[in-house]
Amino acid sequence: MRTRSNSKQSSGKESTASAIRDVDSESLADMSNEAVDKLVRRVKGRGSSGKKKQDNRLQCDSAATGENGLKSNGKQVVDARVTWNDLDARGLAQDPAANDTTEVEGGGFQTAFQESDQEMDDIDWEDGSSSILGHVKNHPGDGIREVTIEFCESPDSAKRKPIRRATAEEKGLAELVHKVHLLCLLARGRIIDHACDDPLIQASLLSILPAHLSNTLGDSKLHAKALSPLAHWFHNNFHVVSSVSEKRSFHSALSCALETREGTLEELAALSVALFRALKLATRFVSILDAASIKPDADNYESLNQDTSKMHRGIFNTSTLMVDRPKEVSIPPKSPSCSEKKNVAETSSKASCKSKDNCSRSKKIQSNDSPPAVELKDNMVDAFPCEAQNNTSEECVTKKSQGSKRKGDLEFEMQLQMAMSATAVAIQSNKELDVKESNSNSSDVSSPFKRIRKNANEESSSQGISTALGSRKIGSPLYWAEVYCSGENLTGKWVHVDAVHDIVDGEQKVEAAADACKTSSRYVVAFAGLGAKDVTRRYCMKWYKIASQRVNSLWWDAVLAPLRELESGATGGMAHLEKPHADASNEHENVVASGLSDLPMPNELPSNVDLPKESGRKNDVESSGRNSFAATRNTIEDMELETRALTEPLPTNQQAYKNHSLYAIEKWLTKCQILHPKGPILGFCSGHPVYPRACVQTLRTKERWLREGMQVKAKELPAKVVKQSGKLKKVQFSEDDDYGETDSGVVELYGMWQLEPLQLPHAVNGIVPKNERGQVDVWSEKCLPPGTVHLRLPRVFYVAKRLEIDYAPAMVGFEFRNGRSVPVFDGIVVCNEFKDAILEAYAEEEERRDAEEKKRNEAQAISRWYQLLSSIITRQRLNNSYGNGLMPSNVQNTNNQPDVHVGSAQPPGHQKDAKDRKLNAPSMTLTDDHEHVFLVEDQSFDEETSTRTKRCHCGFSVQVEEL
DNA sequence: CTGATTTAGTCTGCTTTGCGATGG
DNA sequence: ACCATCGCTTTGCAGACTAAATCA
Repeated sequence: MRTRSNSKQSSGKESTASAIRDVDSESLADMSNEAVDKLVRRVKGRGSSGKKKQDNRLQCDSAATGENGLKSNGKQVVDARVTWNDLDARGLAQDPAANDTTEVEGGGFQTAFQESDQEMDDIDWEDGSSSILGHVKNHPGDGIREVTIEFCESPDSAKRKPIRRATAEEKGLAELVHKVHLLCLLARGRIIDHACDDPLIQASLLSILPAHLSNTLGDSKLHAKALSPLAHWFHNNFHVVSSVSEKRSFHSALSCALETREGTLEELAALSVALFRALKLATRFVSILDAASIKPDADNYESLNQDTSKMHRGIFNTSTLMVDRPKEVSIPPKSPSCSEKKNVAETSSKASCKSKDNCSRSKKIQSNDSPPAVELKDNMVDAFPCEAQNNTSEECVTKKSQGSKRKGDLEFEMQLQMAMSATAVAIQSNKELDVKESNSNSSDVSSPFKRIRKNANEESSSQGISTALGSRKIGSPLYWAEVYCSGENLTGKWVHVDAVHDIVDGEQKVEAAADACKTSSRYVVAFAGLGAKDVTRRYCMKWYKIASQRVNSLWWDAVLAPLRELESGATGGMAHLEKPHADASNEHENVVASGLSDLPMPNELPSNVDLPKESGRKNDVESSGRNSFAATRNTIEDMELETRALTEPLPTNQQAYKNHSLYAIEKWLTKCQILHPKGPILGFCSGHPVYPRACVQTLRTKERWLREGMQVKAKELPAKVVKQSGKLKKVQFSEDDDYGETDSGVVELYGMWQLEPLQLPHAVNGIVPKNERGQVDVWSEKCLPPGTVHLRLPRVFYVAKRLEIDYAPAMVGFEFRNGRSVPVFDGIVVCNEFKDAILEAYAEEEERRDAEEKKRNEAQAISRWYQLLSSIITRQRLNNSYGNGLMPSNVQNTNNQPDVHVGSAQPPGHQKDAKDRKLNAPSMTLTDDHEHVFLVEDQSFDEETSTRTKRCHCGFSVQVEEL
């Protein structure tokens, strides 16, 4: 690329652009325009991601520093560019579009793979500089007429240009998508939870569980420690594999996973839940609902931009990272993958490369990101060759034997998958159901170019999470179990058990691990008994970080409300009180118990399978006595979560206090907010005292409070005085000019504590108290003077006027019309005592009005009929007198002879038949000369519809509606 | 690298009580 | 001459909010 630029520059100097223009000026101009347009479009299309802007800046920088001897002279740089176009125009590169494609292919598929970052920048510069190209003019220098393109915009403005923010519509859409996604994930969670209750699966799990493990749980008080051996056993016996492409129900997938002892993270987590439930432990299936972002840009734009614009040049140098690992990816390129990633993933990647000595080791680290437990358990990996390679590619690394595709096929597959993942992001709203799986398998939609952050948390880094090198959300904890341990915490508590990763009671680690994998733990939901409960508080310590990413809590609570009931019923709640009804919430427990006890046990089952039978019975016995206990279990958990909500640690950064639900810093209050009372101080953040959010009061003007039906107490001084907006100031200044007062530019604000209920003057002697404009401002019912009533009826003022009752127009608000706000009136305000009289009179008046209107309408209708028929008659007369031979035959036929029905002056109703006949049955008159005669005795009259049917002896009939 | 601050762009909510021309 | 009706150009701006850029 660089050499091309150089040669272009030199050859450009030699070439005489004038000659080109002379020969082919049209095409050159066209081509230039086209090329510039195309590039501008491309740049515009790049969207607004930070990465992009960085690129653009780099481009500008490289232009400024002037690589290739173009010494920081914009013009020279541009010259090079233009002469290239000249060359192109001469056919060295057929057309501007061809430039693009050459660049893309060369840079993307081969060059980018081998060349350095610098050269990549070079390519970018070639692209980007055009985006800020302006008009074309002659270059004054060199005595050669060259085409020169100058910057008509400053680099700054060009840099800012791509910033585009989401519109309200996009935000709304994103929120909808988010909600739908959440619902789908909830549904998915319920499906999994239900599958975990399957008695066959539970029995099978028990059958393979060593006897000594099931016996360890005999204690009445269960401790978290007791679960460790189980988790350990599970971890050692079940292996995570990449997604199974087969489409099948989750239940059958679970069976399959059980049979093969390997499955997706989701399936294995479900199996662990089933195992615990089989052991009669109160167990929930817990999942992070990693829904699409509620903000429009977070996922969409980023992924879209990066996927679409970077795809062409970035696929192959990172494909091993990004794609859902076909089996033999990692076989040949060991060192290349290492060096390659150094380029791509920059420093952090380098660090991890360095830290690992042998290549196979580093390969393992890079090609995927193992969850913490996996790294911890490296030793065990050796012991169990195929296990603990939890993540997809890791698994694949070990399974080199599978298949052997040609490199081309492989690349094609990768490309296909990239395209599909990009598409999946683009139409996020359509992929809800698949998301969870894709997350669990490998959510590889994010760009590998994304700078990788180092682990935020030393805990996770010490455990060796490889921080989702080049991609995110891989290895993130998404599913686990919660087992209720009665022996914990005096009162008992739900204990986090991630058997897949062999972690017990690691609730504090979840957030860090998820963070490290760029998964937000916005929604952590526990499923049981087809119900669900939001337990995010247990796993999320920094609520303020996720609060804005969560959906409106009212909506979320409403969605979860029925599910919570089911859940609390299943994990031991009030629902047990109605046990005889066997409602849906505890039905599954019965199913489990009965299913297990009815299950014909194979002979080879270990002795421990007797346990469920017993405990099944015990469970039934217990359940009646468990009610009170179970109810408190839920309330205790609720209290625990609530306590966490109220005792969130103080954030360390100031901005977190801006919208924090618990704490506030005076600095971040808005103009209309104040601290009252100003205390207690809960702590300090960078020197600023932190107050409870409850101390923040909203201030309003007197007038504003009036609308709320409140008035400021006497002798209250404004709590805060702020400057008034310019527009108002002008108005007031003009009014106050004479006085020269200085206090006109301020607004006095009062707080809630300075108010009392509005006390308006009472209505006396049937007189409505009015304001200075002779009206009553009815912002709400509270604004009505005592003893008055608001009648919102149209034209009611007329009645009041007629009855000579005192009233005031009710102004209910303002609306903007013709550029100014005009008051909106709706009804009147009258004293209570006149209400009935007015309503009665109004009803009468309206009745009379309706009758009048009806009468008027009828009269109008008759008059219009008369006019119409008169005009027809006139027309006919004219035709008879002057229209012979000029009229179409069909009209002639009917009109030639004096028509007894129409021609004679008759009342409108009787004349209509002729018209109707003409309008309704033109074909009759068209075809023959027969003149219909409607005899009176052949007529019939329908009273209901007022329709008269007239019949001619020829069989023709016509219906006439009579008025 | 992180957090604070600045900058810039978008959205939302507040504002708040005609008037001249024309035709009947 | 008077009165009722019609149509007019249409907010426009401040501040909140958000995200990127920049600074420390």
